[in-house]
Amino acid sequence: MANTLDDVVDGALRVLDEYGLEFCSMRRVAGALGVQPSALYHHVANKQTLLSLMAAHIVAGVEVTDDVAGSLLRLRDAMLAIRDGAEVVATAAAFRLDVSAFEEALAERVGLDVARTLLIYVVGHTQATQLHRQAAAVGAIALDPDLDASFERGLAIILR
Amino acid sequence: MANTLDDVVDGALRVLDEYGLEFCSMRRVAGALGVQPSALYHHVANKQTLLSLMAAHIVAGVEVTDDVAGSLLRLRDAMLAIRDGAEVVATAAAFRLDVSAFEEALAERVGLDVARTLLIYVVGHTQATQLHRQAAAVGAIALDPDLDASFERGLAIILR
DNA sequence: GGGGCTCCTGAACGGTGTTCACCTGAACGG
DNA sequence: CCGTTCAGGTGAACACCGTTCAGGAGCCCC
Repeated sequence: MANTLDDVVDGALRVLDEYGLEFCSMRRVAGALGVQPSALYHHVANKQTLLSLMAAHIVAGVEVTDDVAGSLLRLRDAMLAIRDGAEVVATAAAFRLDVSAFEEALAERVGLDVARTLLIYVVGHTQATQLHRQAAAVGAIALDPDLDASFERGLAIILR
Repeated sequence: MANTLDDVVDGALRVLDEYGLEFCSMRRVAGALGVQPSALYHHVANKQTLLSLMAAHIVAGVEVTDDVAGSLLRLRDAMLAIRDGAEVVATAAAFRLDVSAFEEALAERVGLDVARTLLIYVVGHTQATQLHRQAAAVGAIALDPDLDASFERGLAIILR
């Protein structure tokens, strides 16, 4: 019955995926766990911390292999797999901290400067992609079918 | 006496620079203009629109010349010149719209794919830089003196 | 002098993150 | 078996937030 920190993060990710970042409030997360909002503060110091943990959970499990481009495609997929995932990862000040393991592994293969440039690009492009797709889904704009290819061309430019 | 749209955007930018994005509320902007919060909605449909206008104002005036790297350094400086400027530019969905003039001018010189890659990188790196500097200013972390050089190395990697 | 327009007021609505004193129930050592 | 400890949760409150809405001034123009 008692919730653990993992339960809270999982619940928050479910709320995120269902309602989007804008409506991912502490109250809603608490509601999804059948608990009062104040109970969350037993597991987490504040909302920002929760968001960082969510970001870490999103990028966790993506492993860096010698296929650098492939690894970055998987990172992109992991962020696209959950609603507003890229924004959460980008926003979390943790961007620096959570992805640091990823950055390190990447740096071993391509050097630190290229690794950093790649990560900034991947997160930025994926965030723009997710935003664009959401706007298209609402009918605000026409869906650009070139997004995936565009991503890979940018990757190729940096890896050149 | 009567405020214009420009007054509102200017006031909002002053509040942003003084208090940061987190505390740049409609109520505070209204207060800075000596006006009720509801008065703002005469000039602007909602807060998101105001943020887009602020982003546009931040990047306006940065012109693209044949010195591509220099142009991007100026873009970076323009965002760094105001507190949380990079985040405002990055967040504004307008990123696509406001910077489109910049992107076009850039694309004429380096091609569309490189231009897009560059813009994502410049905004992303600058955002990380601004976040890092703010954390360092508060004493949360040690200031990395390599940020400016790191930016230029990343630029060189893409422009290679 | 009346109509229309711009700008603004003041109050309200339904949210938000966060804090606080207090309660519950299970685990554990004496 | 009792007392303590402690993680987890309650419920109310605080100080905000973005946004809406009916209405009221002041001005220009016909």
